[in-house]
Amino acid sequence: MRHPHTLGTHGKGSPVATIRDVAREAGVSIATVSRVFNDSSLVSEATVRNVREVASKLNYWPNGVARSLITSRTHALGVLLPDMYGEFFSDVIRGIDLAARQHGFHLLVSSSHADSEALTDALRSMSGRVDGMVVMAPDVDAPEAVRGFAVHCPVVLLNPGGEVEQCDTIAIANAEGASEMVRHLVGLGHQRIAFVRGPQKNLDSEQRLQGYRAALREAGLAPSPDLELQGDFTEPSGYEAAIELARRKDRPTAVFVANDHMAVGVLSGLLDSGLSVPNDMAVTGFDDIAMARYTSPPLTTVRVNTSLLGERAVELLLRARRSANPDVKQHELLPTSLAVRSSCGSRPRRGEDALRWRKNRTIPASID
Amino acid sequence: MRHPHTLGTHGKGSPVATIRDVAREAGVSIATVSRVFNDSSLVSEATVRNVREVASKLNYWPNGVARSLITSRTHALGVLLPDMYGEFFSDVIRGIDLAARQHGFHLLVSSSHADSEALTDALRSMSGRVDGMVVMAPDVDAPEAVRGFAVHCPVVLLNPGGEVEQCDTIAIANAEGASEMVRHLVGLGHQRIAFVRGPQKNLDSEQRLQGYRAALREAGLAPSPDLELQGDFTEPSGYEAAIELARRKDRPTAVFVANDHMAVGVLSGLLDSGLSVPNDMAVTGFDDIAMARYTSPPLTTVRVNTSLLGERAVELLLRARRSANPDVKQHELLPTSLAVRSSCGSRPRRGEDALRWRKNRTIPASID
DNA sequence: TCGACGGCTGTAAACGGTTACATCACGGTT
DNA sequence: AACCGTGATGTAACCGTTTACAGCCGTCGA
Repeated sequence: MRHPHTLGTHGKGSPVATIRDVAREAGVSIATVSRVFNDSSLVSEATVRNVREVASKLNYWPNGVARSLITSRTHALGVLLPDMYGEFFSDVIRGIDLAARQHGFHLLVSSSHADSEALTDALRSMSGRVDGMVVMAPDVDAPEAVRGFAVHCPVVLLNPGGEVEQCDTIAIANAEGASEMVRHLVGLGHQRIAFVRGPQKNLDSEQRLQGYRAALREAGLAPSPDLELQGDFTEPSGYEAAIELARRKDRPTAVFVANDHMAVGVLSGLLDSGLSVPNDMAVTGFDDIAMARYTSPPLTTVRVNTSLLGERAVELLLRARRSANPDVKQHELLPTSLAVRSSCGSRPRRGEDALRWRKNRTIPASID
Repeated sequence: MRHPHTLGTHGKGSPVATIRDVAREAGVSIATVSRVFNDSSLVSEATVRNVREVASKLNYWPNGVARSLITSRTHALGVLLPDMYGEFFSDVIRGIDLAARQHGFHLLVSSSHADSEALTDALRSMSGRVDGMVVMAPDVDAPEAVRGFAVHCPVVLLNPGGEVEQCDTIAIANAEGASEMVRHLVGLGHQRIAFVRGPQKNLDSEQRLQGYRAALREAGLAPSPDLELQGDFTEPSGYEAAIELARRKDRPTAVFVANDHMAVGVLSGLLDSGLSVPNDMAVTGFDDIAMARYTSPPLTTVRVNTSLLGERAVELLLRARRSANPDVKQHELLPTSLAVRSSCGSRPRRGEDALRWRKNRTIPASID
């Protein structure tokens, strides 16, 4: 169970001062020192000064682990992600970090949980080290792994992909966003709209596909397997899909790609096939990663406020304990919106995106 | 010192089973249970089975905090970053995460340390919770804050910006990389090369500036304040600098921008000023963020293997304890290389970048 | 028959804090 | 003078583990 590579004890250098050292040096009991460091009002002014002075001389600071053991508070939130690649996950983390910091919490991060077993391991190894956990595992059966864990420790599941009773959840409005995008394309006159899927078992991808199909049907267009290409959320897989599409005789006039990374690959693939976007084919993506504004042409996509996803997760976690009845679980849906740029052939909306900071400027401002 | 918003104890739901519960239920002592969970060879086959069974029935897993307290090992590494924005930092984290996971470590992350005091606070609050720390604080006097801390706990400082004795360090070859880029521009025939700086106190920016000046002098060109524009590493500040440059009568023929984010802004600014890149002005950046390949024209830049920076940091941390003499501190320099694309006017090198995966494919592709 | 030994298991002392409760000094009531 | 409340401090139990050490029991060699 133990891992072979471990660090030695702290004791290698000069040993860390403990509460006892401070107490001895200051001529008080350890309870008094503890009280000083907990801002207890019970300590006299003079004693506080004395203890603080001795403590800073000895370079003392209360040991967090010992504190946690007795208080059963860690001031840390666990974050379990499938991996660390791509802007999407770093945006989620940024949101989580932002909210956590506001409440004085650290983040205990662990990524790359390929299967359900790895996830369980990670959950267990964080056991007792955190006050709550944010779990995102779009590829595996997360609810299963989380079950039996959420009783001890508040958990919020990101994108659970179904009904979950055991814990709070936040889902991205994948189907709704995808439908909206398809309606937009239909509105522009497209009748043959292809879709490039993500990995087989990925829930986001699946939901986006469902939304795509639903909107087609709504518009009186029949979904067809011919129009649904397999991808895996990576840029190269988008490139391949584009090559495949370009070579068809009954080419679709638009392609909706299940995420922006693949959409970037699709743009390259169409370019290399000698097709022009959006004239020969409209291309749209999903996620609105930062890069989407810089492709040529700029990518029309479904905007997801990714960092908000992280923020909400933390809020839910913290609210879980404050609430009167922690047994009623919250289930949120994170709405999406359309980021219309030129890759779909429609005129970008005014004041869109990065262009915003180029207008109305007098002073240097920060990017939002 | 305590933060007002805290989570409740774990005990809200069903209380977590402890080692004592398992011991009682299994009819053995807590020592035996402990031995089972530490894979001790001293326990009989039958007892192991029994204990494991009872444990899984009770949903028991050893409490990490209690373990840490007695073993003084946390299996966690602290990560202190200035903030979470941008690809640069998320790449660093990815590298750290990668290496940490390989060695069975978690990451305790905390970001946004504006000043030296905030940094000290963060260091302290991680005190005892981690086996080592990676600290990156390009804007503040990190060595100062870290001093007196590195004695207890191994610390590696990223980009210290000077000689540091107290702890291991890894620096990016900022000056060298900047010089190389300037030499490249000079080699293309440029004589008037402007520079857009980062924030005043930022060490990376300062070192890149020094490298720029040194290379100019080497080439027999005099550095001039007129050619050095102030930016703050954000895209808008690059945009402004570009507007400023475009409007000059004795316009430089090339501009070297202290980071890629600003360079993206510079490209927009020049475009909006009616100048064409690289014909009217060559533009180059620093960092080689993912987006650099997708700007138009694709950005020539100094490539930094950012995630390697994080990986090396972890290696150093772990090696510190294995080494015979932990008192000798390591100081590494992370080399850079040129990523030549078209924004500088020279022909991109063969097999460059993303294009790589388009080659050696069965599918018709290549553009060059 | 006895002692030594080896394989398992239990007892209890840490680890570094927090906190309920006991204690104590002191000034003000009665 | 006895009593009491109050504010400052000390004592000790406790949090959930690990691990040194002691103990027990059966086996084996002398």
